[in-house]
Amino acid sequence: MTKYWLMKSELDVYPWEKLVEDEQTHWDGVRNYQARNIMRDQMKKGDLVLFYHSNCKPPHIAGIARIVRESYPDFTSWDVESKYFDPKSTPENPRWFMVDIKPVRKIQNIDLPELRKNPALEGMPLLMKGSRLSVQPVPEKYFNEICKISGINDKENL
DNA sequence: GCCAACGTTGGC
DNA sequence: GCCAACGTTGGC
Repeated sequence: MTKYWLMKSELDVYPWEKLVEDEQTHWDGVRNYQARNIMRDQMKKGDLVLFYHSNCKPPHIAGIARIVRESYPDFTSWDVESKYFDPKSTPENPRWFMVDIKPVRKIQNIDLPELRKNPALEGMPLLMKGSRLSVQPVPEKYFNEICKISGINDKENL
């Protein structure tokens, strides 16, 4: 059963275009327990991901990606050279996890104000007040609406 | 740059 | 286990 997710990336840190260039990437640096638990416990190979650009004007959904590798320890957490270093995480007892994703399809950017204006998206976690999670679920009805906006008729064939 | 809304830390 | 202080996220 395919599930749907949204992952935020700061535009000037890791944009969609870089993901396309890399062809695949590991989603390192998540240091929030709720987001970690989602990656570690819930994300499955084949799940689809809305790739969201934050910290830009306006923030927007930029493309669709796919989970291609399920959770494994985030090795940057025990790399003292990494800005994501966490002394409490070790290879023997990893505290943080990540998944691998691949770009699937570029969609025309959907700006945050557009998302907010769309009545069909009311209740989408991204749009809830105080929502800060960088990795979050997207209930299917909202994912379907994003597909509709993007002219994707058959999401099974993405 | 501001600040609301969280999360985390650490003293008690 | 409470909660004040501090840190971070991320829209505006």
